[in-house]
Amino acid sequence: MELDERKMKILQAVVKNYLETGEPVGSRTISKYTDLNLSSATIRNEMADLEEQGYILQPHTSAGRIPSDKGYRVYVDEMMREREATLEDKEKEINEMKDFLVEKVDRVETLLQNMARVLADNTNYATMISTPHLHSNRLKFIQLSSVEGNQILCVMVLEGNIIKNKIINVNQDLDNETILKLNILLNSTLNGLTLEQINLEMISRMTGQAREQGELVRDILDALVEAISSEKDMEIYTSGATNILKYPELNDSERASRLIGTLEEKKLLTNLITETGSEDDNRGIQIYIGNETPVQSMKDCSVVTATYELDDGLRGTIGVIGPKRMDYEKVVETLKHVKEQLDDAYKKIT
Amino acid sequence: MELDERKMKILQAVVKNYLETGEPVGSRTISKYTDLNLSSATIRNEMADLEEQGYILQPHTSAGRIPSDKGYRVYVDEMMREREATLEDKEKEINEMKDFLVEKVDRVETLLQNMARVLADNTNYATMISTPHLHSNRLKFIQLSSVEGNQILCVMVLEGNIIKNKIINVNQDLDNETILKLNILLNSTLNGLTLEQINLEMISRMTGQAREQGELVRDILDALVEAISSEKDMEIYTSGATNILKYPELNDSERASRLIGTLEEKKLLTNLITETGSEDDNRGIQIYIGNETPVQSMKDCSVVTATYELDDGLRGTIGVIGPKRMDYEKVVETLKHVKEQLDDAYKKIT
DNA sequence: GTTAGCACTCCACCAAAACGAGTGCTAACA
DNA sequence: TGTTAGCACTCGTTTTGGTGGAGTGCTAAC
Repeated sequence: MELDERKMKILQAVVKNYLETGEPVGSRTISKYTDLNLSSATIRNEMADLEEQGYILQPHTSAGRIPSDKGYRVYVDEMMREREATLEDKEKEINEMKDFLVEKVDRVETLLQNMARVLADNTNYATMISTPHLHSNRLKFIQLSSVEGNQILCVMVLEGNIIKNKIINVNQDLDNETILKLNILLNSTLNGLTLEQINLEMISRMTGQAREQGELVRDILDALVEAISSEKDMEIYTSGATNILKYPELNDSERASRLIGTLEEKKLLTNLITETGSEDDNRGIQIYIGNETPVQSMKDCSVVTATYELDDGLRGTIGVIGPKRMDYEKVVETLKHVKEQLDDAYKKIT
Repeated sequence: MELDERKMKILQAVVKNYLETGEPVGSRTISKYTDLNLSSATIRNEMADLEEQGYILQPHTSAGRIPSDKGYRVYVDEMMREREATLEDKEKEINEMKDFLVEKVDRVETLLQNMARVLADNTNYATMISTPHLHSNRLKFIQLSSVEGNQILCVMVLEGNIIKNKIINVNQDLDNETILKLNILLNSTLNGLTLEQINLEMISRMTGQAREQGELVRDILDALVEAISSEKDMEIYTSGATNILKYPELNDSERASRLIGTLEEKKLLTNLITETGSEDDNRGIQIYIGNETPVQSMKDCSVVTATYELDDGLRGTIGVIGPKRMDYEKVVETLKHVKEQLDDAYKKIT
């Protein structure tokens, strides 16, 4: 079941060649392409073995071979650690982007949106990027203000200057003094807590403390919890969805439509995000090939995700979605850079 | 140059038939389709005239005719006032949506996003919807708070409970008293003004009033003006971009890619929005056919836009983007309903 | 174990042919 | 004078058949 060195070399050649050309690759091509000095006939025998073992497959008899999901997997896991050499080019390339990125940007959301676009332009694949997950993020500041009548505005500022608002309807008129008291209560109790610490027991404790305004406080906290609840705690930006159409193997309207649809819809992408970060071996970068992806409509694609981490512990997810024959090396390299640059850019805007 | 009644009937038949089938329509089809009781030969003669006058055209010799932009225009302007009959169906259809629309929605943004989706599902075209234009919207409430160190948070609430935030970096520490004073100054001066009234002279007047804090006030107002400046004063939501791929005449990857691209990019759509509302004849509904649209990538499409108006004078734009052979009647009908429903739904959530 | 040779398969490409929808024109008709 | 039947013609679409080539698997020889 294991692959000897020669088979590895051949498999690698198949994958590399296929990544470059997008055409099934034949034995003759390989026999020239490699430094193995083997005839095409020998290669053929080896390729027959590789096919039997499930690493490559034939679209039809008398065509060359293309990598199977399993073949890509081996390639990604064991064969692609070398490109680091040409890294300077990329560094330059991306540094140019940097300026554009930070220019005129004053909030994280915009930064992330721009980054998604840059990444899409750079890779020619579709990209997504989530705002940081907030549940482990601390509350920095909370304030109620009476807007008019029985509406009060609740503003929360979280670490990283992420701002959430909510208008709350209450059924009693509140004078300024009451609001002031409430503000002090809320700030003194909640500041510095992470959002996941603000839970039910917390609420009932505070409800007790507030006595007369108990019910009001409950209303407010309920609204607050809802505003920052996990469902809404992050947004997802996508870019370059139409890059999908550049790859013939994804370009039938059925497939493409579903794919672009999920990118537009965004909800389904959360699967990708929650899953990322579990296996943190390769510097937080994870590769899903074909059926490995948790998103149904991407079964014919590969997805590379990375966890970015901003200065103050904010974490989010970046993803690149492309055809299975995507340039994994480049994407991984680029994502590593993006991770750093997000942090840099973020420091500049805060 | 004008069209007699018979020519009108024939043109109408061509358009209708083409809308239904998407295939070029021939003389024989028309001779059966209409109540004119004319032979196909006669129809042919008339169609030759219509073609000469530019109302219809032939994709190639020996194919049937399809409407030209000019033909669609006549159809839209003069021939399609009747479908109102089947209106009850639509009413039902959309009422079902209503519940879904308002469910769990607590802010305008979400309402609009949902509406875009419902509209897209309903029509099978791509849709866009802008948040209300704010420049004629009044400021209800403004508040500064010190968040930490030299960062202050500025929160603005506008009519319709639209909330804008901005974190402003100042180069001096501010004590609570100063902030309180500033708040009073800002509120007393700016409340009730529309955003377009807050302009440069306003700023310099206030800068003068604030004396010691003059520079600070300038900083704040600059930031404020920037935050609500026309560029950023509205967002655009799109939905159903992939519906484009359902129509063969738009489905070559070149065209489709540019179209979906502009929907994703959104910036270019502002053209459509600013233009809408100028000609307010047909209850604020405007139809752009082919080359009439102000957006380059939609030259092969038709676009129908409508101005919606919420209870308290907030106005925004809804748009439907589809092939030139879109079902104009249905779209116009639906948009009219949507306008009403947006207002209804909006009342419920405020 | 490797290689050359060969028969075989199957897709991609091309040209020719058949088809059919629809036209324009002409001549006859009311 | 307007309408209609008839017919030759056009042109895109589909079908058919043929050819070339890329690549394979297998066998026999090295």
